[in-house]
Amino acid sequence: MSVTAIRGFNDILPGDTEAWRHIEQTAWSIFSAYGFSEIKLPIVEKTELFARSIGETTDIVEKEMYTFADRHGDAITLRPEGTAPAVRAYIEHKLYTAPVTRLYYTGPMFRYERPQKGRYRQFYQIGAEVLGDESPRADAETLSMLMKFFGTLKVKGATLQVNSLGDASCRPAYKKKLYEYLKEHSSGLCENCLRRIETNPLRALDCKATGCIEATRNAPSLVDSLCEGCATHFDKVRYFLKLYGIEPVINPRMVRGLDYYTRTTFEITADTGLGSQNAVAAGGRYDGLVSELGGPSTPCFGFAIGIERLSLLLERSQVPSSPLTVFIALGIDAEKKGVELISLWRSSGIRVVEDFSTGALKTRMKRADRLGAAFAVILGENELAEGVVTIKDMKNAAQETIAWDRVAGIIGGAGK
RNA sequence: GUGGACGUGGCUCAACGGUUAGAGCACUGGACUGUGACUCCGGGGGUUGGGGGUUCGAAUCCCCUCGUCCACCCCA
Repeated sequence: MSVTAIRGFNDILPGDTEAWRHIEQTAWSIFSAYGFSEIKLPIVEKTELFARSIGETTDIVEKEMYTFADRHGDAITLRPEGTAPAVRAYIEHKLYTAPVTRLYYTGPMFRYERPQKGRYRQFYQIGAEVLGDESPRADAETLSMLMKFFGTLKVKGATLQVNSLGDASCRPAYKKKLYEYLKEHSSGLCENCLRRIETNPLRALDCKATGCIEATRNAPSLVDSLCEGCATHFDKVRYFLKLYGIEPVINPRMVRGLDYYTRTTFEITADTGLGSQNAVAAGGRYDGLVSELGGPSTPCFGFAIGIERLSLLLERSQVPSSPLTVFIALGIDAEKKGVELISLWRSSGIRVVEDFSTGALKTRMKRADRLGAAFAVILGENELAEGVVTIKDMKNAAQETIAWDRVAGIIGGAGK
């Protein structure tokens, strides 16, 4: 066996890249209409950045990071998510001098997990962050932007689940309440959750083990334990979502896997046919992260979209594609003229390749067909003499003779 | 990280432990020297994922390993 790609690291091949491009372009045009600007971030960061922001006891930091020593012995990590680097850049470049900063980015993330369909070790996200806005309207508007994005891509069955995790003034108290409850009702808990009681009791709430679901059925509810500020914030987020015509599912048991979230958290699921890999976007508010990483106290809201999962949802028919034209020259004079004509057509936006082979026209037509040509353009001696070209529509076999300067118009017009 | 299913030409899949591992599609040459998709005839292409073992004999049974997929875990 020759050298292959590393497990969990995939090539995205032509045929799939069109859908990816469509997704990224759609995101770009919608996000930019909402005032977001793109930021390009490094793929590798100091390990410490992720350990401090995501949380030492999270699965990501405990067992999923690609961490190496570089040549100087410093611990560096392939980014497992985009928010921490974005926040790091925000602080490092003092972007907080602006009243609000809206950033988006796209690129690969890395997590050492067992690969499955829709879940890879290198996977791609589109992320967006609103930094410096505490208003619940920021949450709601950003969510509505996301829903609009999914709507534009015609994603079926996109549903929004939201929850509030509280903040520094109410979560610790709730955590304690839950901790005590779990201590008393620990009998049915799975092994994992028994450990979580100490490390991160909230996670027991969204454990899928039946014993844990039983045991936590009557556990104190997070939503009921929110402090005044968090409760109103959550109410307002829901109110404004309704204003945008969005009816979210309130899921008080949804707990995110990253420690920095406060108040609003959410997840958008769609019918991916992937079972547990049905989350195509998720995120929430992280009002404490910027200050924890050394910046000024800055309330933020952000999310990430999983491109692989999303691309599985797109029907091929709705991914725009531009038709390919294959040019066939018959004879050396036609070849010469072709050089000039093709360049002209390309300049007017026609996608054209020349078939450089020299066999029988039959064979070359067959090659054109296999190249996926929408049109074959033939320039032979006859055409050359008359200043025309023969255009064949490969779909319906219709064929006509067209003057050179009209070719781009005909093909370009038929393209859409 | 745990449990399971599966790896056979480029693709989809056949082949009871028993000749030279087959078929369809794809590829290629011809019928057909300016017209693809349809038809007909011919041709090439395999270390049966890799390694080891059992056996007179292994694609088939056993072990290891790599990979894909599924469930769990977790997440995008």
